[in-house]
Amino acid sequence: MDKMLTNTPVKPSPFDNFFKSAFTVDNIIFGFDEADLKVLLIKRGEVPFENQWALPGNFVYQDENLDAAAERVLAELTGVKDVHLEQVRTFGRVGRHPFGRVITVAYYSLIKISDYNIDVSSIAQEADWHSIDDVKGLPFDHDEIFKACFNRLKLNVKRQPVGFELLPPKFTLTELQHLYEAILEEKLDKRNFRKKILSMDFLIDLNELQAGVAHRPAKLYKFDPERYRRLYEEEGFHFDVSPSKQKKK
Amino acid sequence: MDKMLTNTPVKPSPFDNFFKSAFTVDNIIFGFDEADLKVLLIKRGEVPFENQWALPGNFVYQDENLDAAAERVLAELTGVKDVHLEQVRTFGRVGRHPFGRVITVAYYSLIKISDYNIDVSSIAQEADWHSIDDVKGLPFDHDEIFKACFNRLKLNVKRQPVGFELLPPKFTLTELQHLYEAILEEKLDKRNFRKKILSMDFLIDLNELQAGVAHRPAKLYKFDPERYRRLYEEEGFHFDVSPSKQKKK
DNA sequence: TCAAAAGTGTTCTTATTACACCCATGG
DNA sequence: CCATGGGTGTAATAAGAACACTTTTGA
Repeated sequence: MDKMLTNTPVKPSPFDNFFKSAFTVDNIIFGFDEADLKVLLIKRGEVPFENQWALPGNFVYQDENLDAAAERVLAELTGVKDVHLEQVRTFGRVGRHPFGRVITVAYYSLIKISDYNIDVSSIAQEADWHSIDDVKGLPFDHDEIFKACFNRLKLNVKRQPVGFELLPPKFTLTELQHLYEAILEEKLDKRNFRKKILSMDFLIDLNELQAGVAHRPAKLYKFDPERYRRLYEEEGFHFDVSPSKQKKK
Repeated sequence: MDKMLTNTPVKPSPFDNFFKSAFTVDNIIFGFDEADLKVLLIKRGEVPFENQWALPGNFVYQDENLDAAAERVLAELTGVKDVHLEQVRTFGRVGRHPFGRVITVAYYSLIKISDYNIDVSSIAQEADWHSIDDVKGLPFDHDEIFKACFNRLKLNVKRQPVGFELLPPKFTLTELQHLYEAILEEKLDKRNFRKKILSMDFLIDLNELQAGVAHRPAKLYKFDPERYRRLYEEEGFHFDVSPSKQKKK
């Protein structure tokens, strides 16, 4: 099954007609900066849609796996490397790309803004974080892709403790709560949130306090991935921090 | 955005290199026959892997949307029409197709076997239902695709009342339970299952009984999609028929 | 002393789980 | 009359939701 790694397929000619398409990857990188949820966009330096803000995406090489292409394209366009990208869905409407038939595989990730330096390539003119509320009017079908990925993020965040790596190594429970509120776009109850998070037992109380804040200093915690892994494997538990249903009448 | 619906792209030549790929759709059609869960496979009538059993899939035309291609391919290969296909994921490993770079978008559906006639085209030599336990050793990366889609089915079935259309219009609660057990591959508690399903309030008791069975006849029910829709819209409820966690120690 | 965010428990309600026996029918 | 699957209830436990006041700090 891995015989054909080159560009010289030995296919019967009736199939030639099909080998005229291209595919791209598009990355939806959500970033958190200790307050807001943002998305990484580039100002395109190439046709089509040159000079417009768009999702960082580009063509996949013939001999390149999709996941690898997503990483490469992201790094080339924005300088962001070593992120875990998850495939969301493929968008392939005829006519979505002005150069011909191009389908695009969408990937998303969620990272901590301060951990990464944006480093613009020659292909992109600019790359920068944009507030999620401002993401509209993107070229191609990028608005639709963005929406689909945001929904996926919301789903994932309820099923697993996504997001701890977005906070400083030592964080307060309120910071964690704000992160969840930013992603889920809803307010959470402070006491219930704390009860739930602490009962999950993968946060370690560092017995340290915040310093220099103009209010009562908060305790600092860290995430223990090892304990989390054990819990997850033992029980396949699920993680839901927001109320699952509205109050009736 | 919908300007380019033809095959004559006006693209700058540096991009030509990318337009040498193809894509296919592969369909994973789960079927239920009042007892077992099966998958629809075809015996391929074309290279590559001629004469082998495989998922019904084929190339997407240049001017065809992905969803439409999935429907067309399924109908052409198996005669199965008018099913609701859901996109699952795209598989694009280099070398997964011997003719060149071909990525495939996987779709799945779940249908009632007796509602559809299998009607084999010239492209496929045969098409038939196979027990899900026998699905292995498929060509390409079809084993992997099958697994991914089966997992998606299990997830979906816990989140929404998928599957009522797989039963006769009038069905018994035991039939419904067997369906869930087949999909989830686990036994469910009869009383708890009934309690849960009935409390959801979208089954209508028809006040009719089975006839001709050599045991106490069961009550017949029908699914009320209208009531289901209202519930879903009001509460965004979720539907989980199997225990969500194991008994501890 | 004030503003600002931290921290903390209880009660009510609902959902989940485990579990065993009698019933109606056809053969 | 027996084999087969249909049908039923309860109790114990766990999880979810709603809700308000005191504490600590820096300015």
